[in-house]
Amino acid sequence: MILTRSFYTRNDVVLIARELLGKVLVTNIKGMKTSGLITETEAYAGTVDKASHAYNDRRTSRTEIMYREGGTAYVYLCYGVHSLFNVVTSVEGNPHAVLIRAIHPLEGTEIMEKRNGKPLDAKRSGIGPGKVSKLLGIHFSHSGLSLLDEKPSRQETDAQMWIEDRGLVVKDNQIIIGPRIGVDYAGEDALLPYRFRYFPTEVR
DNA sequence: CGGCCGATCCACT
DNA sequence: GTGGATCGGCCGA
Repeated sequence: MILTRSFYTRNDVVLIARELLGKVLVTNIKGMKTSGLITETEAYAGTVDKASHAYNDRRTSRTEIMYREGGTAYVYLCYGVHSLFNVVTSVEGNPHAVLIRAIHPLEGTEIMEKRNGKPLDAKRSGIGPGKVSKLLGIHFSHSGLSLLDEKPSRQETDAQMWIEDRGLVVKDNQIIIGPRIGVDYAGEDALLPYRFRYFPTEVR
């Protein structure tokens, strides 16, 4: 089933990051459908989190997307090269987000292979937030799209994305928890255990 | 308007 | 292990 509003609007972004492990991120870009199993996430806890773009309630045209209601895609350009995909959580006005750092390719592998420019490696492909967007065809212009299946806008006729629960259960003892990557500038918040990953055993 | 820098990746040594 | 690519966002003047 497709995750609905109530999954995203909860106020515990760290819990949601953990629960997104084992869910399936699906994109349909200009009719090309691809998907991947979510295997790594990071939580960004809004205005009090020094690693977040919305730290100290910084509102700009870019971060404004994070203030939307949970269930919105927040995609931004990093290092001028990579589009990084995040899921906005919590209620409107509270800028929480979960960065999807890795997927395991599922459907549409031929399409993903073409986007990748080389054959997919079952062990490595899709690891790294830039890779996630590359394989799934996500671009920073997709920022602001809804992950809920309602009110398709004009832009959404070109690009749709959502997250599915296919019943896969990821147990706590399969999960590695640690500090987030690349946020050294965040002082003590760089040490928060907001990164979650696991290595899928059964994949189909 | 100029300048700095980033929630990264890859090629190369 | 390291440095270059590459460009939008953000800030200060």
